[in-house]
Amino acid sequence: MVVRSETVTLHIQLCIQLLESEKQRKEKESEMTKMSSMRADGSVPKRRRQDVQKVVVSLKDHKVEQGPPADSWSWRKYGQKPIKGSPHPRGYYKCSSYRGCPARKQVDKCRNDASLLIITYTSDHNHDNSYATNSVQEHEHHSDRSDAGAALSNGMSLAEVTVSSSKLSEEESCDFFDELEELQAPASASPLPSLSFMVQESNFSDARTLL
DNA sequence: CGCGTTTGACCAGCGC
DNA sequence: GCGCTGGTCAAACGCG
Repeated sequence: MVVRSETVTLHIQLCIQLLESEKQRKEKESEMTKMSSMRADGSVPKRRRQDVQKVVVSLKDHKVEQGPPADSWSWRKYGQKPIKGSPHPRGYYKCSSYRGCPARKQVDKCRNDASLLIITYTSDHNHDNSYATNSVQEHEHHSDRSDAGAALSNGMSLAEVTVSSSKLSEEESCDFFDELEELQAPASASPLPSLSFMVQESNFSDARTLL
């Protein structure tokens, strides 16, 4: 399966726009619910796990020994945990490009396929790319609308883009790529390493699939 | 000295 | 209510 890169970029921009409009809608909704969920002492309870906005990027054929793939931000590792059911520990990273930036990412390896990296971005950067220290940003102009977009513009080759609905677990997304691999087996003959790219909004209320 | 990683402890959400 | 699990904190340490 061969996908022209400009076509994919277009689709990704569309995906990002969809995610953003959905996010704005969700923010309005959450503002309403926040009012009712306020604690007696005035403090705001921690966000429920299911409500956290997530963008999942899966990297196929990434060389593990290179470490986590670089994107246009600089990240500082703040934790690592073994995850039940997975032979590989999950790494936790914070954005260190800008102090106080809430952006985080989690890096796991697919339990079935160690060459498949699953990167989960949570929260948005509250600063632009000019704060990033990574050298990549010197010759790349990012739209910086999302981490997924940043990762994409980082010279990665693309095979597939999917915007999925609601709660697809990482395990399931891994299975998704297993299926995808079967479907696009001839593409593996391509000289470029194939990158499977998935954008997932964790709490979409309606199912929506592109491409 | 500043920045990054490692690692054990702690906390809170979630399922039973 | 309790235990399990995931996510975060912070101290210790290494490196340039």
